[in-house]
Amino acid sequence: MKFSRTSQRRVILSELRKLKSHPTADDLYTIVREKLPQISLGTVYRNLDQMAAAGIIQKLELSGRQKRFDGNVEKHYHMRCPHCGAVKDVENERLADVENILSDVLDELGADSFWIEFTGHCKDCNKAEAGLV
Amino acid sequence: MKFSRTSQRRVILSELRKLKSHPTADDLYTIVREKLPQISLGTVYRNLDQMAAAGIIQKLELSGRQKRFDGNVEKHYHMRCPHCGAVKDVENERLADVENILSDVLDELGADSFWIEFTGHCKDCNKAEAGLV
DNA sequence: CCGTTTTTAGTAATGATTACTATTTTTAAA
DNA sequence: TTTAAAAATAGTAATCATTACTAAAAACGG
Ligand SMILES: [Mn+2]
Ligand SMILES: [Mn+2]
Ligand SMILES: [Zn+2]
Ligand SMILES: [Zn+2]
Repeated sequence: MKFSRTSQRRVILSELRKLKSHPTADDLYTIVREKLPQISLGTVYRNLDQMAAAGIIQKLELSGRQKRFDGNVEKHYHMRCPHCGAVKDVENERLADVENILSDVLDELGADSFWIEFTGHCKDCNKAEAGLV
Repeated sequence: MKFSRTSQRRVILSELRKLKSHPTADDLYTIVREKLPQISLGTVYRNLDQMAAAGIIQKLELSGRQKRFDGNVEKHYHMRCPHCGAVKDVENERLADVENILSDVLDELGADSFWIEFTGHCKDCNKAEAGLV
């Protein structure tokens, strides 16, 4: 019930916070093993889930097969590339208006929360499709 | 490449169209087996995927473990109950405004599409939590 | 009909995640 | 510091949803 301070949890969190790539659990497993070669995949999953439940990190349940994790717990949005699967942060002033409207919609519906996600080709995949790479 | 007319496909589609519950593939498998006891789960998955690819039905890649299917191909939104997992259609006039803004946001981001989903307790689970059931 | 294409049932395989368990580590109190 | 309880771990097994494979059957188009 209470968090212990373990090297596993510390390294998982610090590696996640270094990344802007929204890694999956096994992406992190690969990265963390360079510091802690003995760590098990189950430990990575367990710690990520615990930290997400505690609000220390975010678990992104985007469409697609694997869940992704985000060290940035502020409310923000993501775009997934349908070609390579990359997930990028999205910024746009108008999203504040969307949030305001949806906040009213939540009240009217008696709903608790909303989720928005975008799909679109990332820079690299755009270049590739244009034959530039 | 071309669709053959099979009883399996016909029954899957007609049963899906009767439902407003956004069933999973195995929900439909259970239902369809009453008409076609020999059908296999793989056939249900394959036909649902094919029909979704052809735009005859919708595949909902909501967060959560299983994919769900919708006989209604019009653009509309859904709310998932975090307690029982039920998925219901959502209607609200203000969503048109959200769509308009997001359509501009798509252009500005160079994105292709957006997805919105809501979370909120359904009627039954609200009653249950209020101790009325 | 008849050769070709598509689909099927049944089963095996896959991939992501979760569960189990004996052992180790951490914690907090004595 | 010692120590008993609580939490976490590595390693492994199990689960769940989905996809892949395959030989046989059905649908198609002429
Ligand atoms: Mn992010
Ligand atoms: Mn619907
Ligand atoms: Zn890409
Ligand atoms: Zn409910």
